[in-house]
Amino acid sequence: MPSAPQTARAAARAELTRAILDRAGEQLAETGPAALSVRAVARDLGMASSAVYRYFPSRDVLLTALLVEAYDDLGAAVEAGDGAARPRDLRGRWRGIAHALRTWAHEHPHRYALAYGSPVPGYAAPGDTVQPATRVPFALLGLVRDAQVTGRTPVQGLRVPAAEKASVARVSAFTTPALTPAYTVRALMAWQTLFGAVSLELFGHMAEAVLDPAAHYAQVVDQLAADLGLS
Amino acid sequence: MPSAPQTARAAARAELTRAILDRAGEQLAETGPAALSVRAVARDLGMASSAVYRYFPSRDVLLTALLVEAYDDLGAAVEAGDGAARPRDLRGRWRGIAHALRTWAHEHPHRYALAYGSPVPGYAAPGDTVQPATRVPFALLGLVRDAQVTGRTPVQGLRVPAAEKASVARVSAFTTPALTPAYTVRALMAWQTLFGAVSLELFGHMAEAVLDPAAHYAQVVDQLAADLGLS
DNA sequence: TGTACATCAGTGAACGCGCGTTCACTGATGTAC
DNA sequence: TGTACATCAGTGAACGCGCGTTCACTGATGTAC
Repeated sequence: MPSAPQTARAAARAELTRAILDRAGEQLAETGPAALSVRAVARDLGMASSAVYRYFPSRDVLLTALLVEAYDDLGAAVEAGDGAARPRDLRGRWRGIAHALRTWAHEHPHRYALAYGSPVPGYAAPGDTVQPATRVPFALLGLVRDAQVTGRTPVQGLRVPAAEKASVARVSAFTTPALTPAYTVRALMAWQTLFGAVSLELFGHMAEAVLDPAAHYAQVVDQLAADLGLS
Repeated sequence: MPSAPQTARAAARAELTRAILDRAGEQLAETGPAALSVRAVARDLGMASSAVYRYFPSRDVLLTALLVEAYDDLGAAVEAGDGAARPRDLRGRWRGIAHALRTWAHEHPHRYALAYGSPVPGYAAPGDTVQPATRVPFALLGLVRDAQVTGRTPVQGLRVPAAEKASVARVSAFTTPALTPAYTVRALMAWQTLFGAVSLELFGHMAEAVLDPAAHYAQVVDQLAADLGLS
């Protein structure tokens, strides 16, 4: 707790702000972001709907707060998964990251859908959401950089044409030292595969096909580790 | 045209059914599936909202029709992409499938979001949607089977433990002859990577990072072809 | 070919509901002297 | 320590809006004889 609220009023404000966010988060699970309702949140908290406007000036601001919180929460979980293995145990860190992502998504399916599902119509995420959204990709890039630094290489990396090198240059340059194009492409692919696997499972496209999604995900994660040259 | 409508009434009915579906599809693009409104569709077509109920008995049935149409439309596009290359040109067929998916998604972002984005809250897709939804995975599995039959193998395939073999057995057995576990896992991964790549791009998570999404996607597709042993 | 009847398409009013946001207000909490 | 004033939280009514669905109805289209 970096700064305790000085006054009773400030404490009450902090508490009610939390309660509104929590209740809105539950609403999300029941109705989806498009139907998130200020009035319903107020009703559930036993207050006048107009009172919520003392805390969030509009429905969109409330949605933004939920979105930022979701990105930060997932980012923290993934970073914790990364940090749970010894720094040199690259495959352990990769598994920690990948499984933290799936676990978090299953624990908070509505928050996951808010962040990574269809965009909410009529809502444009403001700049505040960009930074928290980068935590997951950054964890991944940090790991791949460590792999590269310790002399590993991606498996069976295709030649990367100049156009694609330029296209992903910004990603390559995010780490120090910069990633090779081949590693950048493999890292982006791994990122896409993880989110594809989690989204397809969570949104119900794998139920008919894969009987044990956890076992399957674990296999995918390990194969990706191999493709990234981590194992 | 397998069966021309016999009567003027039947012709009019077919025409208006189409008009409702088309207008509802445009609505989807403007407001998202959660806010799809029977009244708005009727208004745009210049008819009483109650008249729509002569064609679709409820909003959910209308949504289902849109969903089935989306799956079928995408399925047809992907099958066409598959068929555009010579049957033995496995990499060409793979590229055809993969790029048809991305192209279709970009041409119909709202239909893609309806099918592969967040589930619509309060709406459960009925059984009618299952069959059309299988067309894309089936095209992919058919291609991988052809690869296996002609003696190819996936690159750097990890050993597949018994639990995972059982988990994906239903997928493996979809083709004749059945796919090896290693090929089944690689096929599922390729499927997840494609949908992850398309979703992340379409839902705005790559804009900050990748400058030329088409070039990047092409590289991912080719790397997946290599991983599948197609090139 | 003509008539009687059945079917269907489309209307417009109504039911009952929920929404985001504003506004003037009351009463409690905090602050400066 | 006490008082005067400013700030803030919360209320309840209101505005203006849109929604899905039902129902009794009119008039056109189709069908059986």
